[in-house]
Amino acid sequence: MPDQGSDLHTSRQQKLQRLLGRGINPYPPRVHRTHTNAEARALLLKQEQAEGTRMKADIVAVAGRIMALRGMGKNTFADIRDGTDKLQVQFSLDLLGDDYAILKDLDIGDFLGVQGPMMRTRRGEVTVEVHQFTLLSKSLRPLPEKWHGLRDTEQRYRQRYLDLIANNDEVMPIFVNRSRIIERIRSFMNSRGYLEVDTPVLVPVAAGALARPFVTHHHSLGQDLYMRIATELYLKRLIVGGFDKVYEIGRIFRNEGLDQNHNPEFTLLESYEAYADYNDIMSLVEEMVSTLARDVLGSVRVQYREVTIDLSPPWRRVPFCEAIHQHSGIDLEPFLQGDKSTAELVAEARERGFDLAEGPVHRVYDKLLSLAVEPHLIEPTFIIDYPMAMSPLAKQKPGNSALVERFEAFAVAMELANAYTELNDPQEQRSRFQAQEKVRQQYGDEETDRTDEDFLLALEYGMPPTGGLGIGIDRLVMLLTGQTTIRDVMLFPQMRSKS
RNA sequence: GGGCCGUUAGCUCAGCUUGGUCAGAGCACCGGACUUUUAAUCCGGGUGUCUAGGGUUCGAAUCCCUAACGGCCCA
Repeated sequence: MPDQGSDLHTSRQQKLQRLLGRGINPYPPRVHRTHTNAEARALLLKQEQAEGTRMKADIVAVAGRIMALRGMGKNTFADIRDGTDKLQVQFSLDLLGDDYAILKDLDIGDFLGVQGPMMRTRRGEVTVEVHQFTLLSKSLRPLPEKWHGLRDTEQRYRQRYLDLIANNDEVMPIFVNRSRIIERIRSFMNSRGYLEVDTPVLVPVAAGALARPFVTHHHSLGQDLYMRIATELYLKRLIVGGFDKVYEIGRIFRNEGLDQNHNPEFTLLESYEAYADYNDIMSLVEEMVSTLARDVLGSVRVQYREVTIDLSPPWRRVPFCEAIHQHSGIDLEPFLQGDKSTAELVAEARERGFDLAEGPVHRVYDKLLSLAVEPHLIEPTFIIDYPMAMSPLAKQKPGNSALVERFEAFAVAMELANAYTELNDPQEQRSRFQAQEKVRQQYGDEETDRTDEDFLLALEYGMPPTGGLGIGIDRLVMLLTGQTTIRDVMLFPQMRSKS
């Protein structure tokens, strides 16, 4: 860090030296601790209740980071915080004698262990009357300001630990909830008979999604490998292998830009269920998301920005073409049938005020959806029956070969989930991959799918009819915690290196 | 990739419009007082490469250009 020679830093170094001079180990290996701060507070309350009066309760040994120091001459108060609570402790010259002088070499930010009875001050504050104290770790840098916290977004993300310390009340609960949400997803899936599995992160072919991969190199094998852009094709191999229900919650890597909804690595839940179709998966998603909301937030009604939405099933279902027509006025039928060209679609969309770029047809459809429809999808909604061109891994809809059995779930104008009745016809799958390869050659587009021969081989052995699902966990956490940028639900969002 | 905005003390921020007591405040920190405070209080102290590099000017935190990083909007 740049502030070498800062006085704040050297003054703490001097304190450290003085402590060492007193024979104090500023970084001792062990802590004597009988209670967390929350337990110590509860202990006093319980004993007071039993006695029916204020009293001095049992002796406790607690530990935590000093968050405030209020020196009053021969009497000093400090607030110490551990992961459970903040607790006031009181040092007095009478009780501590010579050790009281050590206090002047302690700072806000140091970790301290204290021992003494629980009691209340005159003002009623629950407090440890310190009989003994031990420095547990000396802090050499000043903490951010106590009242305003750490506001600088860049520093909050680059030094998340400071964000957690300084903005504890706002930031810590988001990540506690994130953890709870993921825990509940696991128990939800497990209770429905799904098996959690792990598939490779480093893969020879980055397939299974329309995305550009990160490339790396394995020296020993002497070959390039890719970071996975989806877990889809490996999980389907497991369905081929005979697992009926599998899921993976894993990190996915896509080499694309960063914004409020995108980070190059993110967490994706994918699940595959044999003998199910996309209707079954819609029920699964409705039930999962509403259950999560109820269990984690205590309500299926969720506040996001200025709106409150209701996540309880059933969610509205709108066919893709209908949604496009309703919100843009464009009739997709002639384009799906090949009577009109992609260029004509771009032109028509532009006439209606949607600024589409020329490109492969799947991109044009996708862009039209996100410009015309997505902003209107506030209440939870399934958009169903997508154009086949957008969905190389999904099975065609009976009776309309231009569409596939696919849905995406949206809420608060954000895409949450993507699911299909999976394509299990190996020959059809091969020709879909070939179509993707053609698009890539034609447009030089990195964001098309790639042919995975090994996956095609697996399909040739036979995959049962299967319903598959992908849910972006980060966005789900955003929805359920009210955060409007993905960076606020990831502990360490991607940042450009400082040169 | 394009547009707009931001970057000043450890932290939170003024100051920039109109160049010249403009190096400022609060918290933190340092010295002193204080035995029930809790954003403790009181007295004293500013601890700084104004993001970086150029330019204009007698003079730049301030105006101009370039770059870095961040944010928002667009693609």
